[in-house]
Amino acid sequence: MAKLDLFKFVPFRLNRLGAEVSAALSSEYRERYGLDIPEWRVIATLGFRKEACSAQYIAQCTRTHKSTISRAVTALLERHLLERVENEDDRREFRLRLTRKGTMLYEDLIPSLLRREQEILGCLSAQERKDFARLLGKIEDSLGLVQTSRPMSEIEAY
Amino acid sequence: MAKLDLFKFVPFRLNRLGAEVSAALSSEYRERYGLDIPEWRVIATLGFRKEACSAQYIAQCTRTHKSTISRAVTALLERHLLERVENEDDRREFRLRLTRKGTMLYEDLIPSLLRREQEILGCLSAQERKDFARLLGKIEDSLGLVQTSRPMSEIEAY
DNA sequence: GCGAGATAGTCTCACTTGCAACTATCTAAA
DNA sequence: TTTAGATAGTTGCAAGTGAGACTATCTCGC
Repeated sequence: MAKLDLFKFVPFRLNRLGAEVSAALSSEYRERYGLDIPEWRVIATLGFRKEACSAQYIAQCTRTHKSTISRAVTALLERHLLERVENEDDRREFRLRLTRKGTMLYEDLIPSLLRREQEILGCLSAQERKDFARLLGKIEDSLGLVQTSRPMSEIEAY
Repeated sequence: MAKLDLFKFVPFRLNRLGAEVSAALSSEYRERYGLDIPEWRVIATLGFRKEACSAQYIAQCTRTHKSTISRAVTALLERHLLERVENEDDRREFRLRLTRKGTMLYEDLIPSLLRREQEILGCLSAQERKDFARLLGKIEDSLGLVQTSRPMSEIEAY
């Protein structure tokens, strides 16, 4: 008779761990700045990339639905953490970039988030962390998840 | 200036991977049996453990909110995949167990789910899979996630 | 230049889920 | 025995999210 131990089943474990880690991290930017996960993703994408980029680009590379990104962008615009400029070449899209205030928030948040990441990975040795990142990368690759920052043109349709 | 590359940031990667893998797997039981994730978790827990157990127990060990489990149990009862019997020792709780129909569904589903798991892990060598499972386990342990089936009495409050 | 189809972004709708209140029941202590 | 507090399970409500329709704009082929 077939059996499946949920606690040894990798898909379940990844889902549970992803939710857990995400909850731990998001409490950081939610409590300090009232940001939710989509809003944080927008800020993180714009903060890391120097150039302004479109909402569509952010949706694609964070794998978040465009309507979710749209709502996050609206909220951030209202809080003046973001500004958008019309793109003269294509008037359907807007170029988004962090305001000075948004950049300050981003830079203020990074150290504590990196610290939390290190806490989560603190149970692993340096070598194990490298191995874990490498194995994660292999799985991401095989599932076609975007793994590194790439120019917009290389990101295939979502 | 502080920088954080979202694509190298483990919490983001785990969350994205967890969502992706979960979506890939859930399409299997959704399309074949119209089950959603909470319903599948109830069935998986009861199918693996021989003894009947309470909704509370399922909620705790799958780390799913008790109201979500309650709704899943109601739906499964209506479909006659589950039955519940009053617990004479404690009339607040019910003992849940799969019906014959539920057991058949469970056993029918297992092979394809295990196959999908293997597809996802197919990019790793046998040794890498072992390593990955071990590292996952270390992180789960350090975060206090339940990792193996344990008697109900040992599971601390959610 | 014009029309068909594609794309960026917004908005409405339906669905899911977590929270918290609620009922019923249990436990322990006065 | 009574009462206060804990616990199992259910339910109403509010918030968040994806699907898909919609508008405006772009592109390509004629």
